[in-house]
Amino acid sequence: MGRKPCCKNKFGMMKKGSWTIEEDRKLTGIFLKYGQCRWSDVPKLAGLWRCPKSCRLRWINYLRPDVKRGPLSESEERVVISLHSKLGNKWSQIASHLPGRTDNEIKNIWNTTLRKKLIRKEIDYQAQKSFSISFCSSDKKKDEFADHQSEGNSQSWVTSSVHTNSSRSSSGGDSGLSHEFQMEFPGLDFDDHRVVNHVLPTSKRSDDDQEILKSSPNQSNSSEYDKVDRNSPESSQYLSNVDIDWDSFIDELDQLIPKFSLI
DNA sequence: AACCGCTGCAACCGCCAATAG
DNA sequence: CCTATTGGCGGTTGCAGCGGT
Repeated sequence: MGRKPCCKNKFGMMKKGSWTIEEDRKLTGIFLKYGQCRWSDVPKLAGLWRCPKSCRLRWINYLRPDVKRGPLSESEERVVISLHSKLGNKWSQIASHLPGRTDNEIKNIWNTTLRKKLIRKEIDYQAQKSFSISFCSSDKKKDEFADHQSEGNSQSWVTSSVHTNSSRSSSGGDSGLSHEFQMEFPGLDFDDHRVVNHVLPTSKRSDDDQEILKSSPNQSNSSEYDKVDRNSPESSQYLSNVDIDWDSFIDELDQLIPKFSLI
């Protein structure tokens, strides 16, 4: 489509474009008759003027009996997002975790629906981040913190806040954040080392963060985040404090400031 | 009704690794 | 070991359908 053809036979061009019902029937017939065979033989056996790659793609992405069609379920979306964060654009590997889904389908869904959803969430997050920073300086925050403290979840709330402000890949290091939070929350010990060592995963540390760790020789150089066995039940609470759940966080802030509305 | 822009998706392309000869 | 072939993967394109004006 719009590019030079990749396949020719001795008579000239192979057929391109959308597959017809008749072509689908011929291709399916080959698999019913012979089972899996060499893709290079398929067009000839099926009597199709298509290149082997085209046949393979049509079979894998559309005709294969176990192909699941339709939109992704919520759980499937979560799996895709989670795996993409770990694997990147390894669509075939991601698809292998979703029975009936193809790499092409996952790729399409990611490039259309999911990426937009995440961009929207990022916008939400940036708005939240700006709000959070200005919020730090208000007296009202101290009151809200006191409420959280009395409910016994102040550490979690502050850790979330620190992590929010520490997710700064685009804005560079800011070792003043711990100071800012310590000033705001005098009841908690949040020096730079603790912020870096206990909150930031190793992969998110900047050079400045590494220097902070070096300056505290008695401390391990690996993050508590990285030490957690994520499969253990005990880890879920810890990780929930570190891997911020945006929906919960936004809900939390919505409760704090009812007038604050998200984009 | 006609046009236009947007979206979703099927299909193509080039590249690369594995395998065969 | 070298070369050709094959299969698989990820990026990209173009079309069809839909909604808004």
